[in-house]
Amino acid sequence: MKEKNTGTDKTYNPKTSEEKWYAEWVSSGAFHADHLRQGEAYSIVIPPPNVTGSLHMGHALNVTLQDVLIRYARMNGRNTIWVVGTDHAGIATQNVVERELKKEGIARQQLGREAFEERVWKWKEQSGGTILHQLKRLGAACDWERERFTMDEGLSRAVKEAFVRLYEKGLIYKGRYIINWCPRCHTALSDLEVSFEENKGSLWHIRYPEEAGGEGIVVATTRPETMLGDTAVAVNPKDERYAGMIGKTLRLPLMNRLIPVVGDPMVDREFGTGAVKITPAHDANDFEVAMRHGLPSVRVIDDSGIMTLDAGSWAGQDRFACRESVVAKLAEDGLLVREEPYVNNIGRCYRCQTIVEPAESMQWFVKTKPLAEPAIEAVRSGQTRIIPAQWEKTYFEWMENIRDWCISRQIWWGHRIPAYHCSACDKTIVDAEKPSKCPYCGQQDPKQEEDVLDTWFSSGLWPFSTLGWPDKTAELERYYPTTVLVTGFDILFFWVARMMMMGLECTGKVPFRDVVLHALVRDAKGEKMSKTRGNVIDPLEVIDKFGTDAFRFTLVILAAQGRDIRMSDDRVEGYRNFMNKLFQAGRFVMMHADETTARELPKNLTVVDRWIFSRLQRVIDEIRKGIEEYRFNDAGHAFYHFVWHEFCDWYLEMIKPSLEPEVAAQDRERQRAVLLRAYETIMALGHPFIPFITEELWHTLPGDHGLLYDTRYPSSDAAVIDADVEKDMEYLMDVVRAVRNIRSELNVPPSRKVEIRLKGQSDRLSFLKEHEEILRRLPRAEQVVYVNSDYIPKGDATAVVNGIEVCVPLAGLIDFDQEAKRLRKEIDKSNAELARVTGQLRNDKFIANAPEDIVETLRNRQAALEEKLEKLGKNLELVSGYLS
RNA sequence: GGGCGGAUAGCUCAGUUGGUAGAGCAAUGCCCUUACAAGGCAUGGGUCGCAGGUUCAAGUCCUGUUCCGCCUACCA
Repeated sequence: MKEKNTGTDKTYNPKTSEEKWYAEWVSSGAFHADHLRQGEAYSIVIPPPNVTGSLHMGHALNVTLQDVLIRYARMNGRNTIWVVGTDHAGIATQNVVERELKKEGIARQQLGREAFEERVWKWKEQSGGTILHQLKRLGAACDWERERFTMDEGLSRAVKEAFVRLYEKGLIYKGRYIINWCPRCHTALSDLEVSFEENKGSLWHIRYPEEAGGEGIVVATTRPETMLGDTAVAVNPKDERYAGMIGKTLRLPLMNRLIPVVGDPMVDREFGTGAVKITPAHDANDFEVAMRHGLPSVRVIDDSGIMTLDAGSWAGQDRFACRESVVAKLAEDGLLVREEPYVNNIGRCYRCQTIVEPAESMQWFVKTKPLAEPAIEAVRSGQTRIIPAQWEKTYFEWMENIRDWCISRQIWWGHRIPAYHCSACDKTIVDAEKPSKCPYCGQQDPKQEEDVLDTWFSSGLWPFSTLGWPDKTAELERYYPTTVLVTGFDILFFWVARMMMMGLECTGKVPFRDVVLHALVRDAKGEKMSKTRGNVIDPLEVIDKFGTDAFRFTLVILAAQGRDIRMSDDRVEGYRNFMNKLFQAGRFVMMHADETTARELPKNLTVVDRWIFSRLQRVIDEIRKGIEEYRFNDAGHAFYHFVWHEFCDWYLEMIKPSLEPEVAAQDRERQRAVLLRAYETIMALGHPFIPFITEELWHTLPGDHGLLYDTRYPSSDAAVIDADVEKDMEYLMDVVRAVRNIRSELNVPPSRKVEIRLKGQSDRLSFLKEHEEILRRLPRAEQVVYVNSDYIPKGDATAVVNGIEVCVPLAGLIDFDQEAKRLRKEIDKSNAELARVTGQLRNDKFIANAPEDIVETLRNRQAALEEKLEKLGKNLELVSGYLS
């Protein structure tokens, strides 16, 4: 069924295996969740990308991390489900389609609501959801048979149900308040949907004369145009400057209206002039003041940002033109006291960047306080963990100061609010099903609310609506609460917080056990990627260039908790090289292992084998721990280092002698089996990170393999860990390194074989003797000889490892000057360390307070250094003899 | 205004109970040694932002401080 790699390719080619294996995974049904399958449930719902979206770096990181978790869980025998789908993204999508229409010269109003909605659906069918196909390029093990859309039938039902339930509990209400209005999108926005930025504007001081003819009061404002709608001036009742003014009447300039001075503690005496103009219809604070004092409200800016008829002669002007004009007129009238530069924050619509206008308006709200309480408690009690934990504080902060959530939007694309108005009795009927007549007065055909719900209302239900809620489905029973939610910290409030509230309210359970928040992916310079900056790196291009696995591994390695990621081609290239390394190691394995190679691990392992397996156990633990604690970079690094710098650099080199034809067949076969087994384990270990190449190589290996996706993840066996063997091997490697160092530093040509003379106590030499072949092969030595204690390494280059002297005779070749330099460097290094160690050991307080094992280690270190220095010193003397 | 994060090798960053500072890339030297030049071997490089404190011992804990970045907020 599968094409086997013939071993002729010199490098790994990702393209062919990626397509092949994704198709294979899907068609085998491996990604499809079955609630009847055994194993503890492990569930993830994907943060649904917007239907309008296309894959960007943020998705790539997000999806990769989830895929690592899902594959890992699956390989550990869990019953996994990864729910996938898209979000209808109300305003964003509507804007996209409106822009399209505009190209045809049509405004949505001309089209009418129904036709427009149809148009959006058509657009969604055609170009929406391409992002989901792009996820496949990443290898995402999503359950495509359960793909959902926030506006599909089931989820729409969930939305209506949730709305009705909340309404009936009094948690949803309708009322006139100040909301954020986008004059471009023509809709209300929630507080979160407004992003603030610093703006260098002015603070204008304007005199409001007293009606009676006095000086009046000077107010300060950043938005003079709103004065046309002023209905009062407020001062702090404790402010002595205005002690006599409260209750007096002022004449509102330009409008010639009479307005009162009121006293309100909200006013900060320190700011500006200590007097605030009150515009109840266009400022949230002023609105509250007006409520407290029973002041009227005058809307002077309309839904499009144009001055209303109530703005007098400014009616019809744009709000910003009006500002200039008002200021000019005030100056002309001598009422502009002064204008000072002032930096304040202005809010912009997060979808279209238009400056938002606070406006009094009739809207629907969710009463959030009662919902926030359990959501806070759930995190406080640990039912849901937020990782990294530092985000919990931010979460609490926001939840504790939460304000009611404006959920109605005056757009057409979205879930229409399931509320109906009876024109006869003026009552509101909230019902999931459209009532045929008013239940209060019997009037026929009540009219449905025009507004739709905030997109985040439906996404707030995502973890359970996708599993069938409000029905009690088997999936909901099996997979909810979900195990982990992986998302960017930027939507902690927008989405995570809302899911917590809605989940607890609707299901009585938290929506997820763990919330893993990852950071942003930036460009190589650390700048946020954006179309306007032109620094966007397209994940698909990276994949085309380097392969999915290299790309995924880069993301994993860079995904240190909570830290932003800087992405660049150079990075990916480095890990592409790692993929090739894995591939090359595979070729090596395939050169030696074949169908006849034993499937089981042989019993009588060599020390070298025991070493690599001992190390392997530790690495398995490290990787497992890393993934389980969401420390993906730790896991990735552990894998990388082990594969490249232990398995490839040392192990493969060390076993080469035992794979050669002259080795006894039995031993050779044994070695092949061990090699194959170790490599198989590596493939399995790497699979969650780099699924394609591992699956490919897995099937290239001799023997019948099922999908690696469905194979058990390696577990460590403590009994296989052998600290003594690890220590011995470290020693052996140190000797090899010492000889290599001599060769390199003294410029011994690689072609030239050397002799190694070892001098030292026999018990320290015995291990080296047992592995003489390695000692010969790796540093390219002709022979190893063991010399007596009276041997004088005249004309040798020397090093000291573990108390034995490693001598390399270089008759005629040695540069004594160079060798003396080399020895001195080593002596200096050891001396420096010895000084540190001795200093510490001379400290009585250290001896008295430090734990015994620490002191012991240091003493051993001291002894070893002294021994080493003594020998190095003698050898240096010897070399110096030749110099003088 | 409040909160959070960062400051460690030339660059980008790890460093989880305090116990001799690590990686990748870059750099330097030598090598086409039959798995791999997308490679191998070896080497150089850091007073861990600054100032105090706790401790036998601090990159790691505490206090203060400077410079960046982000989030949040009803000073008009």
